[in-house]
Amino acid sequence: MKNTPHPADLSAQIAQSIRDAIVDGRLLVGDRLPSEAELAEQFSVSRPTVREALKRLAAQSLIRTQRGATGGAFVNHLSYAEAHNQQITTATLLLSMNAISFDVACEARYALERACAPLAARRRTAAHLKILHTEIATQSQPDLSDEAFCASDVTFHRGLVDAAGNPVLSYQLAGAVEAMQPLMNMITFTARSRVTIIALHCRIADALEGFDASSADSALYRLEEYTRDLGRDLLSARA
Amino acid sequence: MKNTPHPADLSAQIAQSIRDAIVDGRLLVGDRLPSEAELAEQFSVSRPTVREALKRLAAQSLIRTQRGATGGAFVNHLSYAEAHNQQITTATLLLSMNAISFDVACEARYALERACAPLAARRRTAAHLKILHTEIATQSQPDLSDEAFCASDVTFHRGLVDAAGNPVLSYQLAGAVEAMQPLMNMITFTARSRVTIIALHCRIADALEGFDASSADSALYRLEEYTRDLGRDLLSARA
DNA sequence: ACCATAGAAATGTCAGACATTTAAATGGCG
DNA sequence: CGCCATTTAAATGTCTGACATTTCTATGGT
Repeated sequence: MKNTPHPADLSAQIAQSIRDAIVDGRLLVGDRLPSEAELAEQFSVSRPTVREALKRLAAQSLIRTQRGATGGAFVNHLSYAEAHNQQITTATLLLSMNAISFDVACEARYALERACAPLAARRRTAAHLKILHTEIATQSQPDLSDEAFCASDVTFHRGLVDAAGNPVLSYQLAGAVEAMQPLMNMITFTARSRVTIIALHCRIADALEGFDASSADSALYRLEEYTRDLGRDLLSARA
Repeated sequence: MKNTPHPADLSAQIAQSIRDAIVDGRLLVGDRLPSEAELAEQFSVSRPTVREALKRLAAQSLIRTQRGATGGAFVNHLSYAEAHNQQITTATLLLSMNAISFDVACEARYALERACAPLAARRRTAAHLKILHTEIATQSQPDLSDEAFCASDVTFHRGLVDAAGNPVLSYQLAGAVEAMQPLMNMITFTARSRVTIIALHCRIADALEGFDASSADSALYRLEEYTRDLGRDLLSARA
């Protein structure tokens, strides 16, 4: 796919070589890599070069290192939490660097959320409902800052996603929702708009409580419309 | 969120410090970072330590480096393609390392795909339809290997996602779909199952051609059911 | 005015040393 | 014999200094 007219750095080559070994299973989770000195000899490079390669892999959570006698670099078990963090970092930067319009981001976010609404309506537990109601209560506090309101909003929607009971979906979506928070934070939430949003959150929570997928979907649709209206107002107010 | 009982490596701290500067806008796309020697002095560490930090950031595509007189480390413009690649790497490893059941992965994938089907039905262009029909033709070749069939399947579904005309959605979903390919590759596609899948692909393409969102959705639902049946057969055949 | 060449600045790489952490081997003592 | 403190070894973490390589810039000659 990508030519290497100027062959990449040695550390990048070595990192790729080890990455390949992990991806196609020659190195399994928990396996210990050779020591830095051994790797340096194997690849015929110096130890600092090997270290740079290892740091690259560590940055992707592919390996973890331990110091001490039985230490070394180990193939990491990539947890949902770690994958999730990487997803957020990448998605946040992608959004902030590519002049994504509020509309496009909003559309993507709610399309994804509506995708898991039917599952959530089927599988939600009492614990999930409790989270939603707690956040609704938080959002109803009149002296809440805009940032705190947004943060609670993220938690609410993450609760909705988690209610779908599919960790793969949660990982994908929570990243998308959280990455949008900086964009959402630009909005000033008036008292009136908060009331509208909270009312829709209530409709969503009620729909889930009643296992009513279509009602949850329509509430999400209304919330999407309303959020995009707020974004439009923000833009026109600036002009 | 995460305690640091043993403070992290210096290189990790420095990487985080620079990452923060990029994320909250103190460093903008295209900006040049100070030279390695200057960074070393600023952070009171040695050059190799700074270099390890920079390699971490490079591994996340946050920066790119150039050699030569006007060279240095520059804040990278994170393109969709780069973000997409990272997404695939992470998602693939996550799926391979966490014993994700075929059912869960399948459910997530089709939930996401169905999320963009309505958008695709509204916005698909002739170019999108052409991609879908091309892949259907490829899949109809009787002497196609299972791997090639899967690859064409991925391209087909990616075309479907792209037809939604939302780059954020494309980035999120294409990663999820491609990450599932290794799981799909375990399936042996009999001639009969191929016929069924291709028929459903045709229904999807026709639905998009006719701007018929609900028909596309039901076809996707059937395809999900069928795919999960194939996965179940695979498991039972092993027992 | 143009081209070749030398210089400067930056990253890329290497070698060797020392510091620190950690677990295991060792030894003494009850 | 068994338990605890100590030593030892192996590994990563960090530093210093040097040299190689790449690439732009400025200088100089024709």
